[in-house]
Amino acid sequence: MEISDRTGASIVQANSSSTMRDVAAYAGLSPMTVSRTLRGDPAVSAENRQKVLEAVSVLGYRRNEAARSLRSGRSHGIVGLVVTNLANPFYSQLALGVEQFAAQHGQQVLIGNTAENLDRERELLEDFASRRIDGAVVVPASDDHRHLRATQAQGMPVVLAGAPPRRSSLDSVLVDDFGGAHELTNQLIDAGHRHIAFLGLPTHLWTGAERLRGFTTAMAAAGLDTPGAMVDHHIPDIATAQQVTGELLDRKNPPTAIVGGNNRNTMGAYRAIRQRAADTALVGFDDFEFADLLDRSLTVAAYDPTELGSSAASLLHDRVHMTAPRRARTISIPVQLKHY
Amino acid sequence: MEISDRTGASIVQANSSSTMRDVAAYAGLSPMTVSRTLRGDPAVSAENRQKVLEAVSVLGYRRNEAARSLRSGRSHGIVGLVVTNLANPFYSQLALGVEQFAAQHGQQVLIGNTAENLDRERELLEDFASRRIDGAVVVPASDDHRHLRATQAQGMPVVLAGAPPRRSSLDSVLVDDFGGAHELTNQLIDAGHRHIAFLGLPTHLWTGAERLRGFTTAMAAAGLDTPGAMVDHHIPDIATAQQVTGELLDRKNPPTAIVGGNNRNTMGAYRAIRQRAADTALVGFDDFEFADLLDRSLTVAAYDPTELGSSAASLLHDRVHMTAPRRARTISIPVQLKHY
DNA sequence: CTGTTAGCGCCTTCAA
DNA sequence: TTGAAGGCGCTAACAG
Repeated sequence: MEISDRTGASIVQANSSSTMRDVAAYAGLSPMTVSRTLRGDPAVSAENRQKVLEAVSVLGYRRNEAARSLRSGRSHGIVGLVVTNLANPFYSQLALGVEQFAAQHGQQVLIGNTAENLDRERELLEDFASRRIDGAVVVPASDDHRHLRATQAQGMPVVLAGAPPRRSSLDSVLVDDFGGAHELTNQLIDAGHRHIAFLGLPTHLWTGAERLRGFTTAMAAAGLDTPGAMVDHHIPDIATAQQVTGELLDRKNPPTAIVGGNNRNTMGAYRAIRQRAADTALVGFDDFEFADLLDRSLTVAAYDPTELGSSAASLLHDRVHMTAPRRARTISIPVQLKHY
Repeated sequence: MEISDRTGASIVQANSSSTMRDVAAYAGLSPMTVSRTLRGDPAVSAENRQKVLEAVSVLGYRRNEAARSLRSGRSHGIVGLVVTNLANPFYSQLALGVEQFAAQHGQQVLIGNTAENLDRERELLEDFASRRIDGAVVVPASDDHRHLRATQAQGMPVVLAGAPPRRSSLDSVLVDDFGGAHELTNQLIDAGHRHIAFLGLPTHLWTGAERLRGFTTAMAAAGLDTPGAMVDHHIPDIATAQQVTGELLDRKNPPTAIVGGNNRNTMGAYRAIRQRAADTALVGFDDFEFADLLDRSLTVAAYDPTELGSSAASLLHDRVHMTAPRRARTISIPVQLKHY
């Protein structure tokens, strides 16, 4: 009686809100046989399997993942991704890497943007945890990782992307920021430059600190000075980079070469150099589209953000499926110079 | 007895796998009071509310969303987003728009990338539906929308972004591709150009067809010809656009101006023009970063992809929360010319 | 204001 | 190979 009500008697309409009971009733079998068939359990006769599949097809039935994961305890294939700025091509490529890995493993990606706001980051992780997702890849908004550590301790693994763990032992994927900046600087030194300026990033973030260290280390190794007047690391945007470079170039003793700490700073420097028709040499961290269209040569330290994402997803996958406790791992993404 | 087992007696350890029963036991109350407190139901005494909140805090308890949505039938704030290429800044900005709207409404975003593969698009929608999410914003990979219509018919609303519905009545957000191309072309005509080439997109996609129509309509209105030799719409990438433009410019009677159908085509055209040091005028659809750094003036038809995303999310939100059936709606995103 | 009962859709366990 | 019973964590509906 009830069953015929639920299936709507002969009214066969595709509807995603039908249940296994409906499918079972339509096929004249028990819900368990439907469940087994849909899980690919071999302990179902070919005949019944056929009946089930047809009923599923006719009714447009889709198994309810919420109920599934509730009963089985496990999450069913959702990984979280928290980035600081999705509109930045760097992070969207990283997101693509995570998505590609996830897709290959039958997982979906739940994405959140923090706009570098730590509270929002905490909020997102809280929410992710309440959805019992498998784990999350996080590009941290700050070097405060306490909530990330806590989240992992409560059973939801966290992998850091682009920053090393602080006071915690989380898996992480890092870029060789030091090596890249070191190589960029060495190229200028090898070309004979002695008076080199550096347009850096805020050094309270690991990336900024490492790139600065790469620069100063290379300079020191060549016996060159890095006076404070030639190093800046409070540059928020392209316009500021342009202005700072302008001031450098307008000095009595301007630098003959400039290292951009990221592509925004490099672009700002390029504008200032071009504006003055100076022949200052320019190199910079991060590749960018159309770098080859500029009207002078440029060397950039490039790496693949998509690889960063897929590596992070891979570490996360390993940790989610590990059987025994495992120590934190770190993967380093190589950086190579590209000459335009 | 069982309860004291579950709470681990006096062993109070933060653990996201604790349940309302555990919280209730710790607070000496019933699970219902915990549930009511956590939902913000006013029918809880201040005293008990306090007890509950403290127990939650001590136990590190987090409500299980899967169980919640299973019981209440409704999904709890997940919207899907399907794009064709997340690495394209255009779509990542669109994604940001969706994310921002979702965040303001307490929702999360489940993202999927199709790489313009229709099967993958179908697969993603199947999966989304089985997770009973609220609905999805889709940038369609083709003009086959049957599965999208079916998905909406089965109770999961779909909003199209960047393409109008085909043989279906879905909500959609469109860009004024016709108007933008029309204006771009008119600017060249007003500047005295009579021999204008168009580097278009595949016309089986709505955007490609509309931009071509904008071009030909403007030309026709000025009494100008648009011979097939001056119109191309099989250009897959920048290199091809460069080659095609090169062939145009090397003719006996080359165009004096070119309209790029998107930023890739515009960039390819720019390279060919620059290579030949030609003074061909250039305009194009889509803004792009560093367009101002090119060594000649350029006009682009620009619009805000983030707005496209947030508008789509808004339409979806309305449809998810509508009470009575509502006709399909379309929002048009304005396009404006920017001169570099 | 608080608690009891029942069941969302599925899957684990056990019995046939 | 199949089915019946029971419960995952939560909350609607109904008592008190």
